[in-house]
Amino acid sequence: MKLKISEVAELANVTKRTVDYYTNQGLLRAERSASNYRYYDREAVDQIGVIERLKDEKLSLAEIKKRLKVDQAENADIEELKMKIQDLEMDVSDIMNILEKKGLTKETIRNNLSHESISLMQTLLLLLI
Amino acid sequence: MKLKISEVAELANVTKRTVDYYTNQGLLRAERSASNYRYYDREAVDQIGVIERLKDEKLSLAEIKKRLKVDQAENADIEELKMKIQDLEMDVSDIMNILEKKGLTKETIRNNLSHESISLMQTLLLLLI
DNA sequence: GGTCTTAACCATCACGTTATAGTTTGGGGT
DNA sequence: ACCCCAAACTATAACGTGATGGTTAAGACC
Repeated sequence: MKLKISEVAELANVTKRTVDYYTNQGLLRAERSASNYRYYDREAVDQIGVIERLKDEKLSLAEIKKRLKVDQAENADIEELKMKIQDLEMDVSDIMNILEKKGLTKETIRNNLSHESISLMQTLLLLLI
Repeated sequence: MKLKISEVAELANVTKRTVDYYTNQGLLRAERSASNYRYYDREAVDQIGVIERLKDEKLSLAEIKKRLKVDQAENADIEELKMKIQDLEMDVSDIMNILEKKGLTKETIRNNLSHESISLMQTLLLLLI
C-alpha cells in the first residue's frame, strides 16, 4: 500500500513540509491520484534517511539530488551529454540570430543572463581551449 | 540611480522578501551587478503598487504577471531572448554537472561540441565581458 | 589619498507558516 | 447498506525565517 505525505513524514521523522519540498525539488518521487494527492511507496522513507545523512555531511540538496540520480541512472551519461550539447549549440545560434537581427544592447543581454551562467560558459570554454 | 532591494522595499511599503519573491516570479525585473546584487529602477516601486492593488482584487500573482506581460507585450523580443538564454543556462549547467560527476576528458567534450558552437559562445562572452 | 577593518547589506537555501480550497473518511442516522 | 456530514487530511500560493557565505560602504588609521 502506498503512503500519504504525513505517513511518510512520520515514518521518516521529518515534517510534511520537508517531504513536500523534497518532492518539489525532485528528490522524491510520488504518484498522483486523480485528485492530485501524492502517494509514496515505502522506499521513500529510506530515501529520506539517505538524504538526511548526506545533509549531515554538508551536502546541499542539489548535490544530493545529483548523487541520487547517479545511483539510479548510472549509465546513459554520454548520450545525455551529446544531446545536451546539441541543445546548447542550437540555443547559442538562436541567440546569436536574435542578436544580429535586433539591435539589442549589451546591457539587455547581460541583464537576462545570470552571472553563474556566464562563468559556467567561461569555465566550459577554458576546459576546451 | 538604481535602487537596491531594501530601498525598493521601503519605498513600496513591502518587505524585502516580497520584492525578492516578485523578482523570482518574474513580476519585477532587476539588473544584476557583477556580484549578483539586484538593482531596480524607480519604476519598480510603482509596479509594486500596481501589483498590490491587483492583489486586493483577489488576483493571483500568476494572473497579475500575465496582465503585466500584456502591457509590455512590445518586449516580445526580449522575452524570446530571455527564454533562449534560460534554456542556454540550463544546458550549460547540465553539461557542467555531467562534467563534474564523471571524469570525462577534454577530448570527449570537444568531440561532441562543434567548432562553430565554441566560437559562438566565445563571441557571446566577448560581447558581454 | 591609500588601505584595512567592520558593520550593514545582499543572495540563496531549506524549510516554516498561514490562508485558501479541494479531498477523504469515519461515524450517525435511517 | 446507503446517504450525509463534519473532522481530518491534502495541495498550493505567498510570503516569513534563520543560517550561511559573499559584498559594499563608512570610518579609523597611517
